[in-house]
Amino acid sequence: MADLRGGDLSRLRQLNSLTAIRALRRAGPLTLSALAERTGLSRPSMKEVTAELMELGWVEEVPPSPGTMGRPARRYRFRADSGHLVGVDIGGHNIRAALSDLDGEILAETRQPVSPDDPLEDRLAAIERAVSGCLALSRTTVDDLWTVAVGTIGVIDPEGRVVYSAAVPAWRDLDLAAELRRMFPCQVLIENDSRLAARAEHRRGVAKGARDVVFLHVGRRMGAGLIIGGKVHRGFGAASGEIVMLPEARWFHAPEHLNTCVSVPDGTPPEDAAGYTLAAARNGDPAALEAVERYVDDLAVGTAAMVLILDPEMVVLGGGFSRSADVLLDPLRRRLERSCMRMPEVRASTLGDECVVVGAIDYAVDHLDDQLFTPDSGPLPVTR
Amino acid sequence: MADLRGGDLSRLRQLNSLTAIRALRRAGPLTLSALAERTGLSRPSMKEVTAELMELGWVEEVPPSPGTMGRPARRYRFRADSGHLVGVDIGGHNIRAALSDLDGEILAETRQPVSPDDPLEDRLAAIERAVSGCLALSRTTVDDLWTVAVGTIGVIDPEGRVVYSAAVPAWRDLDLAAELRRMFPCQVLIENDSRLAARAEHRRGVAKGARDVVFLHVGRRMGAGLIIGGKVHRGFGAASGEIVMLPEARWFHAPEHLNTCVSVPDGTPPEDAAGYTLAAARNGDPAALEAVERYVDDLAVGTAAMVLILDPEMVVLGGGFSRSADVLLDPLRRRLERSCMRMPEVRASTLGDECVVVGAIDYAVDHLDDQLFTPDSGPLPVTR
DNA sequence: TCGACTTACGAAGGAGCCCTTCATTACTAG
DNA sequence: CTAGTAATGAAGGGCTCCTTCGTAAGTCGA
Repeated sequence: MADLRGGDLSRLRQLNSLTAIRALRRAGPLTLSALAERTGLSRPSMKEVTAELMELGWVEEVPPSPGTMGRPARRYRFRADSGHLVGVDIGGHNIRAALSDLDGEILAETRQPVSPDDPLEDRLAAIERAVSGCLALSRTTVDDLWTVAVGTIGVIDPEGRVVYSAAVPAWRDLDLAAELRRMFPCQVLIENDSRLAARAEHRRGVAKGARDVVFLHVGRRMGAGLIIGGKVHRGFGAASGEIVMLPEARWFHAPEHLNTCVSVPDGTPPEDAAGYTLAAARNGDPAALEAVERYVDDLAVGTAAMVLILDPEMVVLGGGFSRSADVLLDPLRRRLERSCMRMPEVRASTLGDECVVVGAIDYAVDHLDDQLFTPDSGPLPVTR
Repeated sequence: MADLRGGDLSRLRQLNSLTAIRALRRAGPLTLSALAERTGLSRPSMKEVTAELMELGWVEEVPPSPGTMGRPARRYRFRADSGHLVGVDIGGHNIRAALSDLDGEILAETRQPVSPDDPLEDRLAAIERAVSGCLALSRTTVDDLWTVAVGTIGVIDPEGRVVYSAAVPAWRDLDLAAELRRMFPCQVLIENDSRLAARAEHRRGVAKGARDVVFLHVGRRMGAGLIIGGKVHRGFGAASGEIVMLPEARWFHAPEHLNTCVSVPDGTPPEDAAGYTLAAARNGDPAALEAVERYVDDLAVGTAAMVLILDPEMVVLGGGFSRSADVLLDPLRRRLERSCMRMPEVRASTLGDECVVVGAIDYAVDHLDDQLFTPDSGPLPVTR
């Protein structure tokens, strides 16, 4: 709770530097006066702060904006291009990668199809291909990368080792962090994909600004990500959100209702069955509608558990099936209304399939922020 | 997430004052040097801070401790006696009250038996009697009270209105905060009892210092309190922890296994039946042991849901039945080991029946801290 | 009882950070 | 070209913190 460390003058300056960087990251190029006003500091102080940040390479000057009254003010911006971040979504059937600048602005994206049964080497090679594709698209090199953040299904321990993965056999017990560190000469972060998706939805999606959010990551596999107190909740062993493991919560087998619907034509590849059922339900197919009902019945049990336990502001339906949110949302709301103490908002994800990659980028950005913004290590690191 | 306000010199001083108060509250009387060391400030600076705090009445000098080498250092302490706090536990069958100083040190306690069927006026009168009993015991008056914090079963909305109460019929839809404010001319706080118990266990009980804790409030009624990120989690509508409302979690009817055990002699008052069963189980009575098994089976389902969702560091078994933790803990651990991804520590409450009152006191202390320690309102208020 | 030792006190001087103020500079509008 | 506007840069002052040093008030041992 309490750190008992008092403040120093230099800490004050640090704090103000960080505040300035934040303001610049948030609002693009700013003049000294604008910065001063936003941060509440005086202009001369702001000037010193800015000079220091320029010295350190975090901030650079841009040409003044023309056409204004009076003497043109110098403008400064955060050097988002002094490095790059990569986010990777390692799914069962696809590996997606995205490259962004230090502000999280996405500059390139790629996708590599894989199969759940691929041997380990093939998967790792696909990751490398996906990332180098991004690098090529944006004409950067691997040396420009500051951070690679990876999201994957399964439970990842705090050190980046895969503890459990039902979906990808080759994944189990893999020291994924070590493999990736071998691949990329920069910081590597690993996180559960549902938590990344929740993060993305909270930073730039439908749950922006909400304090407590339950994110349902529904697709061929089920998962959940929690935002509590405005922060992603990982849990003590990084295993939060695994309600799917509890039989009574009825999540594990829930997708089968969609897969085994009689409306699905014979010969449909198994990975497309659920999508077919959902589409059929949208068109009013009675058997499909009934399958969706049964699916939502199950989905609602685990969801109600989370809602009753956490009393969140909002429940976000995301993941592969959220494309069919129009079919799922209303039944889900009806079920939840029956069991919940206080009904939360129930909304569909706005990021869709991208949510995990985007969340990985956001994770990298946040991690960078943490490094910048809690510099117990002393002054800001020099970049250039 | 980010407040974009830069720091001022005065803010630095404020921060240091607050740090000093914290250190004093935590570690009792301290000398200037000790304070300086703890806070990282220099002694001269600490001296100025202390002088200011004495001026404002927050801190006072105590006689130096004798028998030390060198010149005796002046010692200072937080003036915990400049006001008093009251905690109240409104249960179905008992109303407990405790009075403490501003540090949360308990000075007096009282108890008033009530019945769940008592009319509203009787209950409110009992509350008043319990509190004035404390005041009399500690020779204080109601004017000395800074805060009254109340814990009660049921769901309380953020404004202090009782939304739902299965246990106490007269409680429903009551504006409890308003009633209590009429009774006590000071700040009144209302909170769910399970959350208060969790708070107590986290501040001074078995879960001290843990970051994420699931507190099981088991007794004739079931409840849960969550500590997430070192803070009590209330939820958006102050309705967190209500897993008991979910039939699939099997909490609601769980205590019946203990009440209906065949070993309980006829004529045992219903409120003592569970206690009898637990005692019999401790003595090896087979029917009682079986009832306990069934009880724990149910208890474990809801608990596993919370553990899987949150991945806490620790599960604390508290509430009335925690007196029989020796009978319950091992079976509970065995059940949880089967269903949990990562097994948390499972421990018994150390505060027992007192946990809610104590938690109420702690809530009042924390609330005071918040007022002191986030003084956006400006300088510290003067006391005296 | 007295000196040596230990530890805290209090005052002085200095550095860092922020603020306000004001003359100066650069650009636009007419 | 002049008036008006708005940013710039430098000077001066206040607050908070730090280090340093001589002084004060105890304990310990002879």
